[in-house]
Amino acid sequence: MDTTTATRSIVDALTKAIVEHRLHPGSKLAEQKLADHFGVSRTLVRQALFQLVQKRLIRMEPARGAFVATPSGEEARQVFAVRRMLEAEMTRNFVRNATKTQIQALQEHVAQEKAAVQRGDVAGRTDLLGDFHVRMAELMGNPVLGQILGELISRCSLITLMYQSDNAAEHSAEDHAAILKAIVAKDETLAVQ
Amino acid sequence: MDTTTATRSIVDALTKAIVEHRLHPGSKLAEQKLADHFGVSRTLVRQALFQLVQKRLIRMEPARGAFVATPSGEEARQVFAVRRMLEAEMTRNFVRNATKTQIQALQEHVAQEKAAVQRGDVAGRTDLLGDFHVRMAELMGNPVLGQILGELISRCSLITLMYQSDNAAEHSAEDHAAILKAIVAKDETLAVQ
DNA sequence: TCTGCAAAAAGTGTATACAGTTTTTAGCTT
DNA sequence: AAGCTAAAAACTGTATACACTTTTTGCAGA
Repeated sequence: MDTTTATRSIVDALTKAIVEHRLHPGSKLAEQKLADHFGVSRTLVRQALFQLVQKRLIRMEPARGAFVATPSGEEARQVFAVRRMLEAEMTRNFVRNATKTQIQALQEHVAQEKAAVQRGDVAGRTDLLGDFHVRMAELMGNPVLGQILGELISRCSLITLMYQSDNAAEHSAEDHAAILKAIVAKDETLAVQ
Repeated sequence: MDTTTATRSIVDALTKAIVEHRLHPGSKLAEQKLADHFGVSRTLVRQALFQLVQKRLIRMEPARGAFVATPSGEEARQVFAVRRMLEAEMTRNFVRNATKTQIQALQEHVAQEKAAVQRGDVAGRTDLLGDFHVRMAELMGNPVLGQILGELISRCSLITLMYQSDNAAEHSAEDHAAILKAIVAKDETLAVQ
């Protein structure tokens, strides 16, 4: 297994654990424990941890170790603001240029969201809700945007579970449906809203 | 020196070298050579390289090593599109909410840009031009946005020097001046443009 | 019982060692 | 001289070793 893949899989596993809050904000990530858990040496765990620092999902304190991030309310506000900005501007562009096929693809996505919400599939629901805008980015032929949004979203997930109850999820699904209606109607300002 | 600082300084040095194209796209980054150059072990160099991969400034090929990134034209287009989107939406918000003091701070920045361009200070000019929007983000009370923009900009720098001649720099300074005029006039659409 | 302190344990930060892979080199054949 | 092959060198990927720091533990004294 090449390095990229090895550390990558650790990064992914930890990211997932944090986003799904199996690892709580503030909890310690001991290197040897993780190494044992993943069956590798501390070297690889360390590389993974550094990448997670860059993704702002954990923080490292000198000589004290790594901890799941605990973003401040202020930072939370900012991260959400950026996400909103990016999504707003993207939606604007999408409304202008979207083809029927692309709109249809999004409609299908929303349908999946609704299904997940209705059958109480929490994990799937969270994934799908986050993916809504990522999917939109890809449909616009801009996976780079999709990836950046994805990073923002995982950061948001961590924040959400710190500051918000999760009952907002059903609303999101409705919101996405509303956005789509506005897109179909070519109503730019409404969709952005 | 704590780890964060040690690898960080390597990351910063390499980032600077790449953005200022003292390291050309495609060139190999041998770990031992870098380790010798920075006077540390390969371990730390490696950590730095992984962070640069995440910043998309280099790529790593399994068992073959690290190379300065050579983004495709398609990717370049996408990165620029994201940057434009973010800056557009930010400018929109700025126009709406900017105070006089904030506008003044930006005007000062543009003045500095002009000075750098006129005295032929290439390095300073590049820094300042990139910082224009970062500064705006900070003035809006959103350093998170500033940081994300900063990352996008360093990525753009690498791309620019691959695909563009650098004579566009003088235009940028003029553009920023024009944006500011529009902001003063509260002309949202013009500023965004 | 609580506080303070010293020894021990655990943990981080960096360097080095080693196995496996790729690249280079040198020699041999045609 | 050009091309092929095998040995050597260089390099990457991972684990381990070791110094130093922080945390925990255990115990003596108040």
